Amino acid sequence: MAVENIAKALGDESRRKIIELLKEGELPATAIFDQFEYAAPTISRHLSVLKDAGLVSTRRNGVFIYYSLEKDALRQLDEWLSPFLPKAKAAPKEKTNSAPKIPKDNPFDKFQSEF
Amino acid sequence: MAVENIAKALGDESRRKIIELLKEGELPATAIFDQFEYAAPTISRHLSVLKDAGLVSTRRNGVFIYYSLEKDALRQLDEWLSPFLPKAKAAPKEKTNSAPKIPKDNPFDKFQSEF
DNA sequence: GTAATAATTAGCAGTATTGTTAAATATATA
DNA sequence: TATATATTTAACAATACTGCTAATTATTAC
Repeated sequence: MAVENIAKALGDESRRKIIELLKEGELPATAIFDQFEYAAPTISRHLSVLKDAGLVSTRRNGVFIYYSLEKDALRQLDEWLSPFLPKAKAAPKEKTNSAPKIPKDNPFDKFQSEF
Repeated sequence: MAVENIAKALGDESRRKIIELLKEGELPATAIFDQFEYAAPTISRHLSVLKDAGLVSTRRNGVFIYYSLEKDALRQLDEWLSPFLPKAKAAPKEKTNSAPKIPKDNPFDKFQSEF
């Protein structure tokens, strides 16, 4: 699934809470419903958004439908993020005032101000 | 800023593209506008969403307003993700009210099916 | 002062999202 | 078959989002 859909799905508090509930393992929809004040159909639709984004999968066991986390989707988002993040968190941000570095052939060079 | 706002801000293709444009360094708004087919005010509002989410910051230099990436915001999202991902290079961030720790006498245990 | 450029804000329309309740579907069991 | 439970789908209202154009603000140069 696209990173966009994954990020968008995570941009809702209820859906992030669902993801956290599923961290320890699969749960039937009912158990998830019970953790919210919202009506069941509301959460059901949140679950379907998560499923469409590839963040959860389902299996039926009798009358229950178990939801579980698809960590690969979270990993995809993490992989989109990682190129932006310095290797280790070893170097704490040092409030740099230095000019941002731009590659030599950067088409935006002309915009780099001189201070 | 909240992880929710960060995720929500990244859940839009134009905004993710802006983030990628800023990866190499700061850019004035005009340079960003030029990379899109959308009208400048549209992109301007996207920039303000990113700024509200803490993903970018600005500085004025003359008539230009330079936007730059705030990697700390991306790192916050990354830290929310890390505990879900196996090879956790996770920060030992143990911030209390984040993920609902499910205790050993897990109230959901009864939902764990036997296969 | 006026003019030019950079950027944001205001107001509006179309669409998407999120919540609701009621109805429908699927399964298990008496 | 009928009934009960689990879950989703349908239909709807309220709100949020995204795009546009036009107007406004900020800065620089003349």
